[in-house]
Amino acid sequence: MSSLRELAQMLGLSITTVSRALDGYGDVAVATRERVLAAAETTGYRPNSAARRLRRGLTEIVTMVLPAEPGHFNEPLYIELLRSTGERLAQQGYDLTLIAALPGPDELKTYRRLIEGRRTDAIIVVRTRREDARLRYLTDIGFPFVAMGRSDFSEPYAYVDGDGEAAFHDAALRLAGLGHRRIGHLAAPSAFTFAHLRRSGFARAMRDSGLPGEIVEDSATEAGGYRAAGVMLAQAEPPSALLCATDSMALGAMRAVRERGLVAGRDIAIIGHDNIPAAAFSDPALATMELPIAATGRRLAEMALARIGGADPRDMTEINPVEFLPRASLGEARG
Amino acid sequence: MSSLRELAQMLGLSITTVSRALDGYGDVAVATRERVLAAAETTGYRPNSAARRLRRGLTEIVTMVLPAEPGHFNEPLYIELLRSTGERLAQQGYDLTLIAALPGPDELKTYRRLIEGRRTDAIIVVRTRREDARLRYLTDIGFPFVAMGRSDFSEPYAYVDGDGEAAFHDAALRLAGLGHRRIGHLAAPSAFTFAHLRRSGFARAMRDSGLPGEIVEDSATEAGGYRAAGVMLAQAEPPSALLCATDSMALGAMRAVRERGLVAGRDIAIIGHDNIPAAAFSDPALATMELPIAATGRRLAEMALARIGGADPRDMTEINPVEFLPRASLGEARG
DNA sequence: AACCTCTTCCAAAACGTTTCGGATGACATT
DNA sequence: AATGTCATCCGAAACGTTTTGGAAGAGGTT
Repeated sequence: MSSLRELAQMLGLSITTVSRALDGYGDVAVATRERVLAAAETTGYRPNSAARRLRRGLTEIVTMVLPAEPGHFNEPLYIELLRSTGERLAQQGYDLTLIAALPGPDELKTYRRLIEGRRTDAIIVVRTRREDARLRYLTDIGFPFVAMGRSDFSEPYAYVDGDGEAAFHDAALRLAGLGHRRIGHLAAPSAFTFAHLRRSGFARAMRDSGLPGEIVEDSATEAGGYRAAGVMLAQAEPPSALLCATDSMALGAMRAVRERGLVAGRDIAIIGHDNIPAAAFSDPALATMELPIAATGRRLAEMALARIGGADPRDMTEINPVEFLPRASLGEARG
Repeated sequence: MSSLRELAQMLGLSITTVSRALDGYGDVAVATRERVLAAAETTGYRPNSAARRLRRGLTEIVTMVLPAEPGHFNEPLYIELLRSTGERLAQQGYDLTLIAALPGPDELKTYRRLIEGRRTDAIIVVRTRREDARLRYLTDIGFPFVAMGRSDFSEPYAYVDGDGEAAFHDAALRLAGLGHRRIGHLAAPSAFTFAHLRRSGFARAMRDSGLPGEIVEDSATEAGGYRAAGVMLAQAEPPSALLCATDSMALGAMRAVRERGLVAGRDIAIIGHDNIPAAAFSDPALATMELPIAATGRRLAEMALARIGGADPRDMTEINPVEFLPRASLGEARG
């Protein structure tokens, strides 16, 4: 039933033996182990997690801390990430808890409460920033953590990231190859590493191809993309291609383009990043890039478990390639 | 420091007194309480959650079980729901854990593991279905739960829902009022209660206004909306208005409309539901409906806590009004 | 002085698990 | 017959908290 004691009593064995039988120690006779396992099965015995956590000093919980900014939060990406991470953790008997923490002066308080209250064994940090006090803090106190995304942080830490630099470099060169001579980049706030990397890749491609390359930065939302594209298109010689940091920005940019009577994919090329569901159904369909989000979630889970086990974060860095998805908004090669 | 024992030793008090001082019992002298609180503050004492959970028999965890179907999962709604629910629970010292469970024969296994392992104090069930074995199971074993969305379930249970029936009734009447005589409804799978209610509201409006009203059902995704709209528009006399169960479907429908050379908002009116971020930036902007998702999350949290406290679910039912957001895709009144 | 009331404190048990350090026999070895 | 080895098993401690059921003393009342 509910406790090891009851199970032991029922079997005429000691608590110790039952416990060790269930945990598969070599310490117990095969016949006994089977008897115990059978009894556990029929009575539906489940170890009390609070008790085992107390005794083992582990919570069997990994926590993902999500940035709570309303605008930046509602990206479909995260839900898929949560799903894949949670599933992988569950395979190991771990639970995934979720907390929201607003970036700002009180951000670390949330982490402290979590850690000092021993409410979690490891933390998954998402939406990393170039200067990220969270990585500093977690490293200093030696608490196991894994980051989704990189940071300008000198000490070794575990992370999984997409190769946004290469992806945006390649995408920009692709646009140049199609004949575009004025290419604009709608950048996300460069405090975020992902935004910085994508911008760097774009800038490198512009240097490589000897094109000017303009950049306008705004928030990584539809509204931000709309504003940034507005600025971009108000110029005397507006760009003929817009490389956008995210699909959300690209969808916003599309509206700005339409309002000026231009047709995306014909008058102006547009590329996004993330492959959100709406991207395939915009008008025209949005060319975009996709990173393997489910695999990323699984790797984050595995790394978190490894860090809990004491593994060295030095060996736990992974940068995944990003897949380019050409769609109508990319347009054709131009004369 | 880390334990009550150390704190007590340091203060020359018993563990009991320190514990009771921290919990605010009237049992301890004011001076002592303040001394204890001060010491707890400076040493940064945090109670060990596993120990308190074991002793109190509560996990201080609420679990949200998300449907893991890839297509249905990535709705931005859920992330906002998670955020608001989690924040409200955190105010009460509760954590929110998340697990994914595929609907199907093994779905209840996930619930059983959760409950029998005492890994959670309450469950939040989302995306309810008309016939929902989960509600039956949870009610039968008397486990505290709260549903987001209703179900055809005879016994009392706690839920928060939007009034999709009224919303779709009103939206359909609004279309009729604009002069539309052939109105189509792109329905989501009617096994889901939300889909059934929206469809019922639509059907009632058709009866009220004496219009035929056609319905095509498909999955609640962009692809589903695209297919359903294709069927709808292939008819001899296609509808002049499409009321879609979700924004995702509506965005898919828009593509089908475009491909037939029609212009949404001029040749055909389109309405969605959810107000996903992309809806305001589609071409034309998508008229939609919005339910107060953050408030819903908070209420779910509060109800879950109340259920844990033993409150009767009978009094815990809440149906919120849905706000209509007219946008360009609604079009003008027609001669 | 005896009794009662109140305030303030505390010892010890309990929650259910894991694990340390043996105990008990059976059997083989010397 | 003493010793050693091996396979099984178990008692008891420990994890850190909450809570029960008082104890000790101060002060008031009769």
